[in-house]
Amino acid sequence: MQPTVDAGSQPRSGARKGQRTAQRILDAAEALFAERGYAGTTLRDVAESVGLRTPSLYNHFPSKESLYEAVLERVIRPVLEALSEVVEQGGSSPEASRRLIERTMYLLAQRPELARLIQQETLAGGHHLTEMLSVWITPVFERARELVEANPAAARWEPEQIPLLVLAMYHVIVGYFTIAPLYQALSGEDLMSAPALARQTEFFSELVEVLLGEVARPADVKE
Amino acid sequence: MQPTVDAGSQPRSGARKGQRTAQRILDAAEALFAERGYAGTTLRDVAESVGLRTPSLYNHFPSKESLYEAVLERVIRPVLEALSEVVEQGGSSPEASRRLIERTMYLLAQRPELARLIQQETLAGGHHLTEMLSVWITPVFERARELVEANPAAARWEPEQIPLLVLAMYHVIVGYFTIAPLYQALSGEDLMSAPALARQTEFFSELVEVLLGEVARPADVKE
Amino acid sequence: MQPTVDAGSQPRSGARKGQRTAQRILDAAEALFAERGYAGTTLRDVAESVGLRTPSLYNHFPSKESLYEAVLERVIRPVLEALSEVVEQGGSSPEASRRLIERTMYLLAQRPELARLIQQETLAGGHHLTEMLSVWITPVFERARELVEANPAAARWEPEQIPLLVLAMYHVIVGYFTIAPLYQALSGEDLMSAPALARQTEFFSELVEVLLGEVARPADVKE
Amino acid sequence: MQPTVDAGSQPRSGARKGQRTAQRILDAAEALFAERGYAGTTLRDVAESVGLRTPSLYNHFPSKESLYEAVLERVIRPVLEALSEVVEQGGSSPEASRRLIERTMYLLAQRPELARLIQQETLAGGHHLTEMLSVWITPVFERARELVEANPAAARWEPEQIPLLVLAMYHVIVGYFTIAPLYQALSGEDLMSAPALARQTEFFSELVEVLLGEVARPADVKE
DNA sequence: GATGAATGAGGATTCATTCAT
DNA sequence: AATGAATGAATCCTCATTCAT
Repeated sequence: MQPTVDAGSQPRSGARKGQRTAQRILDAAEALFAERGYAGTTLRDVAESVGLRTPSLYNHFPSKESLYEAVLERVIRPVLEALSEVVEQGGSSPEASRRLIERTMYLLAQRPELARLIQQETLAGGHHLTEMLSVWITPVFERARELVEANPAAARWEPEQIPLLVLAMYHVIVGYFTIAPLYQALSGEDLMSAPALARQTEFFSELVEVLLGEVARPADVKE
Repeated sequence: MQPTVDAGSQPRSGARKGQRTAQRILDAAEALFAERGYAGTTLRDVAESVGLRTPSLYNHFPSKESLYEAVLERVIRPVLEALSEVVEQGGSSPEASRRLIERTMYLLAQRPELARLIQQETLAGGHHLTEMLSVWITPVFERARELVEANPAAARWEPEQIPLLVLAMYHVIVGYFTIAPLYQALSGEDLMSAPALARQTEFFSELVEVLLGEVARPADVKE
Repeated sequence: MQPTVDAGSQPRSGARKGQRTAQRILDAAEALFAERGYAGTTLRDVAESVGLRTPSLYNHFPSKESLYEAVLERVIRPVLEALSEVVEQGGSSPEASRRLIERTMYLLAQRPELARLIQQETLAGGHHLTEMLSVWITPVFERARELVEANPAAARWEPEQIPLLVLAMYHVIVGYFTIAPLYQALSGEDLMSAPALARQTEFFSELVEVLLGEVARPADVKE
Repeated sequence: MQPTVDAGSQPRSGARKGQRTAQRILDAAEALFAERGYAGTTLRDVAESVGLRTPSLYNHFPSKESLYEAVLERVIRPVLEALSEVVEQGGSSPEASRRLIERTMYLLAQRPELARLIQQETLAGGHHLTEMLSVWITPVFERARELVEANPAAARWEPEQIPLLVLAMYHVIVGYFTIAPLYQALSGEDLMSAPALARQTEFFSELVEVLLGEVARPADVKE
């Protein structure tokens, strides 16, 4: 009853209209859940945003909860996959770090809801989705720790500080995307604009450089 | 579950019972709003958590919204006041930085809901309370920027990177408290325990030291 | 804004403040009940309009219902008494009719709420107060019928039309006061102004004259 | 209990059930609003009276207020249309007057709630619906005035008495229907019975005759 | 697949009323 | 006599969900 998200790259021309509708529902739900959280989002909002009546949603998702999970799944999976790809490719070389950072920023910029959805879940203590989160987040966190520990310059930090360092970098990245709308409302500047994103990417690279050691110069890497 | 802020030791007999009840309502609401957000919190939950029937809440707050605002106000004001105090006292000396960091960590540790409430608002884009947020947050952000800029070691950063740096440090701090419950659920470790807080305080100080230059050694400052 | 009723002739200087408060409550309640009906009026409205808190009303009236009855009683009784006085005095002479009409108009003009309150009750089918209404209204109706029947010119009407005639005159009078606010809202003219009232009095006299026969000229009667 | 207006005899199979339900809701609401007024009527009452649960009402009307307006609209419009039809047809001949009176009585007898609903609104001063009322009532009033003025026998009245005369006749008509339930409660006689209505029609015709001049004998007109 | 209709559960809020102070 | 606090009952309304069409 749950249509697969079909992360398939090439849009199968045979894809039924139903699949499309499910996608549009997911799109709308993603935006709304990210902005208002689970409780703050009503299925009516989602339906309206898609141009449907509420009951129609049930032709695609059996419940609000399952829709939410589908949104989370769809938004998290490709990012994690892309990241693990990059992670596995490169070692701990500066270029690899640089590439990882750029890739991460790019992915998050592509799906700005991701950061917000994760934050919503984080705030809810993962009550809703501890399982999914533990499945996804824990390994990522572990991988990140390994990367950091493998870095010679990390010697500056005590072993028990490593998790804090990872957490810190995680929050710097996620926080940037999370705060973007508020930041714009208050200062007028759009953190999601291309130049702003480039600036943050550069900034974060330098941050990592300072904290962990050398990171490659931008020129060394090609996206 | 909620340490009362005012913490007035001996309950002034003059203090009317109503005032007490209002405080208890605020305490309960603070915890619930922080955990579940505005939409996810029902007045029935709040009332039950205080041991009242729902309509009784209306003897103290005229609406859910006003209760929410009162919670935000109560939780944010003392922290900001305490911070601005510290900020005004010290210059940009390492000791001052160290004191500011410790004070901040202490205050947030005292009111762990604060970080979560702010995050909730941040995610909502401040729709609800842009006004209050702009009143509180913008000045803090500005002050922080000034502090950073005044620091000679900040020369490492380009001027347009300063706001990003401030944002980053803000997220490192707030994120730590925000993620604590989830972190505990996933890893078992309690980030809010005294040792963990001390470790994070020390870590953050070193972080700032690395990013901005020297910060005083712990020994130099007495809380 | 609320004219004190105090139909009592000499204001007893010893009247306790409590009595006064009760009067003020009745004043406020009268206006509100007349405008909004029983269900549409809340005790909070009444209390606010008096400058009290709701529970204070219970020091003067044991319930909303009893307050309503007290309002009705207070507003109806003096009018009926005054009328029956006039009725008993005069026979069915033109002067007596004229006097009765003028007296009625004067009394209703004094207490514009009366007509509206009675209409509210009429609409409610007297469910609330059939008893009080039957106690008051039926005799009045009967008396009016007798008056009409006693009038020689009433011969124009069939016996079974007499009640309809009485009803009609009743509605012409009550309706005038009832519609005054709406009439003003729509046309701008104030039916409760002195000239308008004089005009209606004259008009109604002529109406009765046409329907029943002669009525004295205004000059013949002294108020 | 409420005669359906459209009175379409055979339920068109094409008519959707929803339309029917909406009609039944309007029927029930009409009766209740007329008897208890807006504030005195609860949606639960309406729903129960239709055999639904309260939330179902919202599938047909978005709010209590809109339901009320729909009731008013539905009950007022056809009457006014029918009346204006008659008015436009005939001039000011006695037969025309007679026809107008009979038609009016017939229409109001068909929808006894109309008079009561209008009275409810009148008492409320039109606060709720001044707009709708001004749209409907003012033209009717104007038309009535024209009719009266066009009548040669109206010469008996001063020009400034004409509005009062119109008001008076309006109140005689509306008042009759308004007081019917109370009248029955007090005297046992049902003013809404066919004979009673015929009697009132005849009476009112004579009244108009006396006040304005000749009106045709019943025999002259065929309904 | 889409939707109008229906509904149990609940959610914020109001109201009349009580009671202790 | 006045009122702050509390509350059972209700009120309007929303929401997620079901079902027949």
